[in-house]
Amino acid sequence: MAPLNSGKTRPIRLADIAKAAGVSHGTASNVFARPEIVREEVRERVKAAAEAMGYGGPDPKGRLLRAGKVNAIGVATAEPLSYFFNDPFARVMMASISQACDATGAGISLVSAANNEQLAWNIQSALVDGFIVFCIEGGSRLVELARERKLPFVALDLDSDDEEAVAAIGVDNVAGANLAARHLTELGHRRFAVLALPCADAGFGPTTQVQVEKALYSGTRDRLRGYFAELSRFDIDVSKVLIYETVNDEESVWAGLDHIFAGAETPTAILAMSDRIALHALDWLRQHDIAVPGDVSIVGFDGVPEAAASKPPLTTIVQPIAEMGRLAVKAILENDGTFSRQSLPVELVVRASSGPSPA
Amino acid sequence: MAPLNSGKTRPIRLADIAKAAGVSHGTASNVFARPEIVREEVRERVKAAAEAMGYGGPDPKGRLLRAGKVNAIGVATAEPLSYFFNDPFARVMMASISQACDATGAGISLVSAANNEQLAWNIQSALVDGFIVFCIEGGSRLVELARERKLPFVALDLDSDDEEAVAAIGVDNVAGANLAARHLTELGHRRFAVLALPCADAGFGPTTQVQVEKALYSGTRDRLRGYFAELSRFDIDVSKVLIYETVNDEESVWAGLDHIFAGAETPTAILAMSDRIALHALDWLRQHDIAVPGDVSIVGFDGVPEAAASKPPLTTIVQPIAEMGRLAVKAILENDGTFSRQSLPVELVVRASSGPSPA
DNA sequence: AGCAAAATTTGAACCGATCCAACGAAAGTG
DNA sequence: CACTTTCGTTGGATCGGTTCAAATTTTGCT
Repeated sequence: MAPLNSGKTRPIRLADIAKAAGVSHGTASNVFARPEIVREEVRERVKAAAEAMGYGGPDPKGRLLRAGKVNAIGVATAEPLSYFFNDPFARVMMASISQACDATGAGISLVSAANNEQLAWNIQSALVDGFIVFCIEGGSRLVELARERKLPFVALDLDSDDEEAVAAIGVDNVAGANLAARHLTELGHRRFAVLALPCADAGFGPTTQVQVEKALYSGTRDRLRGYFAELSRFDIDVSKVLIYETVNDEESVWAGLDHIFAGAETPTAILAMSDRIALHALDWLRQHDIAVPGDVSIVGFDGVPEAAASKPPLTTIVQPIAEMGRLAVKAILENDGTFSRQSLPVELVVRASSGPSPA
Repeated sequence: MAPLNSGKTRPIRLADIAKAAGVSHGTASNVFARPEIVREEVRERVKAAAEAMGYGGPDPKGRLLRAGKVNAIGVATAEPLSYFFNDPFARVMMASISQACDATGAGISLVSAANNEQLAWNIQSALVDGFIVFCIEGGSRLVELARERKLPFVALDLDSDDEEAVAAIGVDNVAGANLAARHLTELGHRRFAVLALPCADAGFGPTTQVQVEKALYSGTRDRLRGYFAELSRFDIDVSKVLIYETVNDEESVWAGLDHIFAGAETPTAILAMSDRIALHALDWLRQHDIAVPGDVSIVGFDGVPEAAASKPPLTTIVQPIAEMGRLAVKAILENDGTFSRQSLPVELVVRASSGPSPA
């Protein structure tokens, strides 16, 4: 047998083996789809012919057209495909999505693309029954494309401004951010810095409240609003709070901390918009011999498993990630047109990365 | 607009809008596929009709049949789907596979199923251009099914006994195991225990060399052969080496160590058949105040990123996981029928989990 | 205007199956 | 033996597009 099986020509269709076996294509089809209704003698003859001709069974491509359902759901993101396997948040979410899919026998198609043109094509040509869209970044474009397919789809992550009634599952980012800020203020902290998620496609660097308000990504905007609303309630002058926009990776977080701790009046509390940011920050702080929570407290956002295992364990706002995944799959599969948007509660989990303000 | 878009009827076909726009379906098709060859006036008319009727663009299900290529590769495993996102080895492999797919614009379909029947159907009906099969467990059945599809496919993981010429990419497990065992013997160790990967579907528990020789999974068998061949060269009585079969999870590894350290003559060196096993073992040893490498040395297998970050960092046999993924994708996409099996080199990376024998 | 070349559009064929109404043959019934 | 069932098989219609040779319309040029 040839390696990787005979490479090129494979024009063996069901019709071919039907002819070879001397039966109609209808019967040949039945041999594979409902073997019990065809007489044994015929069945064996057809199977033998199939075997002899190297027929690999009915081609799903053909079946699909008639069946209508692909029996797979697409998960789309504007990040590269490897995002699904590398990002902690995505991984937890995907694990939960895949469990829900497994339970119903549905498959998963990963859809993504680096550039926009590719993305459009990939979404337009994805063989799926519906989409779950990771809106973490580049949300609007992605949602737009998914919507155009007129297939059931759910956006993961709520956009508080978006009243276009796209189906979505998310958490109340503002409330979560409130919790984080309140926790730190109640511990006596008064000097804050924010390590923000991306606001635009522009890269990383210091930014301002005004800039963030224009952010493309609602999560970033809402979390900042939540932080600031709460800080203001405690009479903290938010205009003095440094905001550094990261791209959720080590390099940009470290650059952010370099920037933040270069100033004269350094913060005692850091609000990180993601656990990933917070964890990178923990590394930086350790390397710079800044004690956590002795000198600086830090609160993350997301509640990924790594946050519980860090040194020190991270205080964070935990999202019900698994629940979100489950609901998203349910929404796609049981799409009865009634589903719209659902906001899940977040929770403050206090661990060892936050403590009383040193002063 | 209805939530989740109008739920049920969607009988709008390209032909419908062609009729509505008063053009032939050939032209209508061109409007979407090659807009530049149709006159602007007509193009706009058709687009307008499509918009008005809520047409979501040409259905890929239809296109697929004619195009022949799905432009996606399937990754199959006998584990649940969540394996792809939870297992460290799988994650690194998948990250590399997805990078290779991204580069060529191919999508990824995750194929799996808990039970065998489901699995067969899922593989038979997967819409993919080829399969990459994770043979970690249940290999033969999976390979069989994939082969039956007569699509290009590559098995990840070499089976040294398997002469059926299935295309495969793997590492020399025997050589890797040799390296691990030699490293420890050269450090003076003489009392060994082996924490094995699964041999059968039977669960976990103590086992014997004879049992492992019959193992369903070639990796397990080959690694044990490698360990024992090398230990024998150093005149170590392998019949005294305890072998405990795990299922690669915390529970079974801990049970294994309970068992191993319950005996009178405890080992000074542990050969773990995977990093995952080794990492769980590290946890157990720490909890039992057994110093690594002071009291016991341990060597893993795989070379996952977590192994470099553990406490202490793990000495292990690193596989070129990323390279394997890249090659697998290449083999599927550029399937010219020439590819067969490829064995990649492994490497011993010495970190802090192995040291001189205490005695 | 007259005619060839270029640009568009058409419609039939095809991709690979499944489904189903109709039909023929074998079995059961009075 | 005529007549109804039951069982298995047949072949045409269909799923939703793409493709391409041929037909038709436009354009270019004298």
